[in-house]
Amino acid sequence: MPPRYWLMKTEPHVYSIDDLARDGSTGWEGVRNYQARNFMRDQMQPGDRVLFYHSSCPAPGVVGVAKVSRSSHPDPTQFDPKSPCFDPKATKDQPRWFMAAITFELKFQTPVLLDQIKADPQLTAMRVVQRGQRLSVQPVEVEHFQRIHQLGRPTKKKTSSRSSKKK
DNA sequence: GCCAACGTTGGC
DNA sequence: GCCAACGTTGGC
Repeated sequence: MPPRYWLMKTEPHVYSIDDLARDGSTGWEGVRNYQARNFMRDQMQPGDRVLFYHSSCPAPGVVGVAKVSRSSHPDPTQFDPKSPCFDPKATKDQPRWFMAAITFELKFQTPVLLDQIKADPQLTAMRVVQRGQRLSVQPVEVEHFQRIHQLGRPTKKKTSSRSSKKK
């Protein structure tokens, strides 16, 4: 099965791309929306690529790329009465919520901001810029993934050792 | 902090 | 199964 592409939202004050870079990998726990859960549970596979998106912050946008490193398994926070994500209707036999895990791949040199995505003719069809949509885990078309990647990591100018790099 | 757009809940 | 009330998301 070819890799799929996703966008996953997070509030950077809760968990940012720098947190992921530090941790290496993390479980994507706490998703409590059925549509988002279904995407993770039914379609996400190890090796899929993820656009890591910062929301509810001064400059919302895609800040890096991650890779799915573990396919879906029950989210343990649903069983924990002390967790804000506790779900009294979930049981170990019949878990209701599932999570995948992701691994850090890269942080963009320049974040691809929401405004930039909205303004880019190649990206106007992306789900994340459709009005009213708020899914925290959503599929992304490969062309859109590649375009975002291109915008976030502009090809470095070849600089020879004789160039004007200053200390 | 506001509020539009959704999603969920629960009475009927 | 309808739908009003309520809760959440997330840009602004």
